[in-house]
Amino acid sequence: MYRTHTCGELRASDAGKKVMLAGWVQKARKMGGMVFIDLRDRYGITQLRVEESSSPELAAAASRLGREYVIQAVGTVEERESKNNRIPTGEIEINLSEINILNEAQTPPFTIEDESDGGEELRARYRYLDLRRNPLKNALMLRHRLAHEVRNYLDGKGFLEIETPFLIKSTPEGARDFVVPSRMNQGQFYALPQSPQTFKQLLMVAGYDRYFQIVRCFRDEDLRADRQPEFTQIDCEMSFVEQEDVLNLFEGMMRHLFKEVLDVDIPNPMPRMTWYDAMDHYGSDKPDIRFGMTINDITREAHGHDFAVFDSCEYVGAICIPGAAEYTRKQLDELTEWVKRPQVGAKGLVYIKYNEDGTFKSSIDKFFSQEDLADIACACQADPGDLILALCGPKRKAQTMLGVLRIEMGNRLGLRDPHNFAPLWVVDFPLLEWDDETQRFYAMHHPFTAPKPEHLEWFYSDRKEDLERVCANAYDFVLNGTELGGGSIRIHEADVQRRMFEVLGISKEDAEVKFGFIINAFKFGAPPHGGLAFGFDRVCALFGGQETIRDFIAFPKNNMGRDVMLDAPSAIDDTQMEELALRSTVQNG
RNA sequence: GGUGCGGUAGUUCAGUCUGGUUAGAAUGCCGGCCUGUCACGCCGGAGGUCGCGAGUUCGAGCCUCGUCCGCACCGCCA
Repeated sequence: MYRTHTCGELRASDAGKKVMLAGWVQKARKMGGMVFIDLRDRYGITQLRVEESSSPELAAAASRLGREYVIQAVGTVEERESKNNRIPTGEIEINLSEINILNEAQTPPFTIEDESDGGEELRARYRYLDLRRNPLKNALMLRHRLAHEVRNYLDGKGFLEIETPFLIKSTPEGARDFVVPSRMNQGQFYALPQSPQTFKQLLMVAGYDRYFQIVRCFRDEDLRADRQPEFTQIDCEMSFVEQEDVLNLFEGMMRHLFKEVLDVDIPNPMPRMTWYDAMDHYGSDKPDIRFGMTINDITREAHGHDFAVFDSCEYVGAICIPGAAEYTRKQLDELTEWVKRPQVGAKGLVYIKYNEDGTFKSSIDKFFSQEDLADIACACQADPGDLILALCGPKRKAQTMLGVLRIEMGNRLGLRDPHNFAPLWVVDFPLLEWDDETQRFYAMHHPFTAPKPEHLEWFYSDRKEDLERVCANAYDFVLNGTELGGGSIRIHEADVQRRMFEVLGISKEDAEVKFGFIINAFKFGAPPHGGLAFGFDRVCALFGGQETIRDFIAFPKNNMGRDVMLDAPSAIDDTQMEELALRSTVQNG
């Protein structure tokens, strides 16, 4: 037996007990005739004490211990002379009678502490050491807890967790596939799933009317702080449901997670917003509704004042920054430069200060009278003391830029508290998205998303304007400006699916090759169905108050998609290449 | 594919704009002292291919070009 207790559980009431602990040496403090050792395991830290006067050999052994040595400690629990109220075990210590070194350790390349001195790359290379630190341990514990509560909730609602394959067929639409060469079928490749989308729909055909899976998905695209090439989805699908049923059930799941894991109550019912409202008022399809400063359409007020910049634009929009009328010229210039950065892409920024005395001062005073400016202020519901920031352009582009500016101002004004949670559903997405470059429509969600029944007439129309205004029974779950999940009601009728492929410019033959298996399956009695998927890593990160998902994944990839601990990906040897019928392309140049 | 920032003791960084004797700090590490520490304290010590390669120069951590690596972002992510 290695231990009778963990390093996190002993209290004053345990005083007098003879105990055995095992763990890692966090730190040894040598005080001459006395040595204190902080012993750490997953559960906490317990202080060990050795006195030279009572046991010289033990004190000598203790002073030889290095950081991160793995030891077994035997001794008696005693109440401390001077307590430490910063740790739960701070009222006791172990008076040692025996130390056994189970394993020595090299000095770690960075400190194993909450605020480590190690840089990101170094910690990634020694991920197993980084994972000893509390912030990472807590992140993984939070992840476990969330996964557990997801299963609890969905099991309670009659869902079955069913696994789907990882070695599947490559489908060209959407993200790039990771591909796996087949040895037994030379020259052919599996693809790793971007999501189990088609399989869960096949499960619906098979009659498993409530399915879920916490499942790894793979996309061969560039990484971001919130994007990894392999990531985890909470993937769900239901039969005999309408959008309302799906929204209610998963709203319930999120409410359950917030309550059980964070003890946070979220609004019931959760707010909903159409995609069009989100774009018009927040300039984003994932609005952060923790704060106001919404976008106002001031095109009518702005046009017709001989200000060519505004007059030449389809749309003029503005956001109102409460109490910011005192911004200096320097601050406004800096903001203007900020929106002109390529990442935002605005050509310029117009400001209107609504002074406390009711007068206006703006960068467009030459063209707009005080009354004209008052009209704009009115359209923005501005109060004296506010600052109005306006820009113009093509409608959606200008709105998007204002949305980016809004988020930036929210950050600067400290309105985006990560521990304040404002979830909402964004609904009524357009079904299709026109791409100017390729001159064709793309499915905004995926080609199995159903048009709203009341829009079927437009869906079968040949006019571009009609097709553009077809809405889908599609929905996103948005939290604090992050898309955490999304889904839709699917097409289950053959002719609607046929029309979808037609609209997307996918020929009957192509559809047969790419999606034949699902089209066939749907001929054998597909129930009406729909579902959604949550980005589990992002759920974890947001619940943990972080923006980057990396710390919520035990072994993540770096910016280049590399595992710097394993040094993967890497070359494979010639034998493997031959078996897989993969010839090196670098022979003889 | 693109943009920005960064790479200097084990580690985190300063030094680079304005080239000039022996490249500093903190922390960690090693040794010594210390019986109530818990960010212990005090004294001493070791520790450097300034990412790599070329160039400019009497002289390069510092300037130029190239290259590799890291992070953030844009494109991309149905």
